[in-house]
Amino acid sequence: MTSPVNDLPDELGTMPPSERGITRKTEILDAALRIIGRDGLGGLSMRALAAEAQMPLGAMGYYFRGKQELIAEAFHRHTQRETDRVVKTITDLREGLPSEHLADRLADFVIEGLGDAREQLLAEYSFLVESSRRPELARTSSAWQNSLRTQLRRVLASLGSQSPNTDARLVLAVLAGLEVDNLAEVLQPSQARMVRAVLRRLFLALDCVRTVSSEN
Amino acid sequence: MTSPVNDLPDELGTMPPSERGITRKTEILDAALRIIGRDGLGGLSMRALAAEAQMPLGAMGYYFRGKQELIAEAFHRHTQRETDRVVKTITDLREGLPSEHLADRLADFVIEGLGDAREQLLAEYSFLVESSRRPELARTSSAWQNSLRTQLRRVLASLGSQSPNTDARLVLAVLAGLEVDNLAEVLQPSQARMVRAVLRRLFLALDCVRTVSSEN
DNA sequence: AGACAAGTTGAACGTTCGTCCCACTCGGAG
DNA sequence: CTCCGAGTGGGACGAACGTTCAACTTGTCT
Repeated sequence: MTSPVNDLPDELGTMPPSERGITRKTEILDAALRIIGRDGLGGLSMRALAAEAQMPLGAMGYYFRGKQELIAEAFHRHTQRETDRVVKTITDLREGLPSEHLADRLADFVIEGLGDAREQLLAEYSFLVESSRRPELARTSSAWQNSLRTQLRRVLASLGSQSPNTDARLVLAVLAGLEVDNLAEVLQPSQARMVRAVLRRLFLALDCVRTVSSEN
Repeated sequence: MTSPVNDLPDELGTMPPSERGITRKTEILDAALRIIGRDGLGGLSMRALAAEAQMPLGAMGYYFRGKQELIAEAFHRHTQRETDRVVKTITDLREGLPSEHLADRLADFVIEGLGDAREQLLAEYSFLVESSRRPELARTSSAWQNSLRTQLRRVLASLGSQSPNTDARLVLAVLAGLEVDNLAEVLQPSQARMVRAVLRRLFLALDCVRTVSSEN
């Protein structure tokens, strides 16, 4: 009856849950993310989840109080994994680099999301739409976006941006918009080139503003 | 209010539907759009739809072959209504206008979508996510985006853009991204100001590129 | 008036859903 | 050894689901 494990950032002071319990719980969450990415939130049923995780149906009720809690925790886990990926990408290009390189790296990021990591991206937007109707998901969503913006603001500031906050929001909007506009259909090479062209165009324009206004 | 002609290919060789039949059908579709905007696609059930449209459950089965067909037609109707709204907005600012005005008009468009027309926007993104898994919806979705891009390309070309196609994609990406990034929470005045600032920043940068390169 | 098809309706079908429950396993502490 | 509670698993519950259907009403033409 009692909850078997606590939240993932577990306090070590109390009695730790068994290692197998945590493992099984995260396996369920990963299975949920696979289902949501493949079939959407509408395709996520407790039975389909049990089958995907190769566990009996009763285990779902044991590890999660209900479907809502499961979805919230799955979203939380998704943002954790994505944050790791973004941080790694950002730190790779931390030092002073031409903005063209940054544009191409961001294009790679979008293209990867629309290609190999397409299911994760679909899960992300499924969560996002759901967030607009459920405050607890909205908190996870805005925390995730704040994290992205903070990371990007630093990079843009080091590039010489005079309004790194606005620019970060602008760049993030372009990234999200490129994802959204290519979400419906599988990514063709021509559209991948277009993604690159749009981001190069954006950073060319931003560079231009910076250069001209610094001459004044 | 009611579309004069049924846009679907009339495969019924027997009889054209009566006027009342068309009216009721569109009433069902509008009720479906209200439900999807309020509760998402997951909240759309045949019974909830019948209640929202104030019709008996059997009528749903009479006017639509199944739930999938109903969703597809609702999406189609949504894009029709939105196309009308966009065309009207675009034609309002048809003639040569400062790009700052265009930025503010587009900001108004986004802010309106995130405010008063929030439910329609939520329905739109619900459809968009679903489009990634169902080809027939994807066709409607890409047709809608092509329409938007064509409209915007003309405006940007008249503003002196040298790459109106890329610029149109860039601007559309920013618009979609601003919507997505503010979808999770209700729009605060500070965020409305930020939307305006981001779009002004974008058009300032695009203007800058145009001006500088035309001096060469 | 009669007839026939389109339109309309409430009920019922079988399925699937989320949730709950209880018997069962099993390793470590008394 | 026994005991105990966390972990495990299968089944059953009521509710809600999409869909189907036969009976009924309405309007129109002969």
